[in-house]
Amino acid sequence: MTDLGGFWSKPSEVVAPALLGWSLTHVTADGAVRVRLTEVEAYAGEADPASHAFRGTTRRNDVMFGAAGHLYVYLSYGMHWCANVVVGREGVASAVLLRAGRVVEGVELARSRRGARTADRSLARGPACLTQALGIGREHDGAALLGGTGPLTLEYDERPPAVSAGPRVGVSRAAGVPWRFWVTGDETVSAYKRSPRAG
DNA sequence: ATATTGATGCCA
DNA sequence: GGCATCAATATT
Repeated sequence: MTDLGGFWSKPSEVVAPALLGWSLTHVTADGAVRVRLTEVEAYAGEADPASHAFRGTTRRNDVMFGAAGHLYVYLSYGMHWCANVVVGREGVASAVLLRAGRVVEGVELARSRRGARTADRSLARGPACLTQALGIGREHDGAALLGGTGPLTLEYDERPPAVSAGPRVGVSRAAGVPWRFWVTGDETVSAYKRSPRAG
């Protein structure tokens, strides 16, 4: 992994759209699953009321304040794991939520994790589906993605044909900030749902 | 539309 | 300690 001129230390809303077309691979004893990202959201930490880090550092969001290129995993609604890539400078909380992707390797392994009747396009369609398909859980919180030393690897795959931007999903505050980015027209992008509180 | 599910954070 | 909140999904 090259440095790309401080790419990872840039603000999350700059890194987020550039991550589309990258892939995240998880290698386990069962094999490898690789997901090419098709949908992400940027979260900016203390300046962003929608961010977990809005109120400063806590035990849960600790890794958001850490070095870029690590995984921040949290439990959503008491049942789903969601994964973020930490970006920005150390000490500044910012992260990119991985919302959806296309399984490009290990489709059958991913299907065994998601259920035998799951259609290909739905294997990693939605943030919790994506972590399920990859087999990511709390044990991966804080895992390094760029060193090539652990089971998880984030790498450049291919540039998407076109990228769209819009408001983030399910966010009640700052609902007008267009920090959701997705590959235009891709069938693996999750259905848009505005927050019920967004007015 | 609604049930599910549990860690977290804030107030006491 | 107790209670409201939550970057969601699956099912009706």
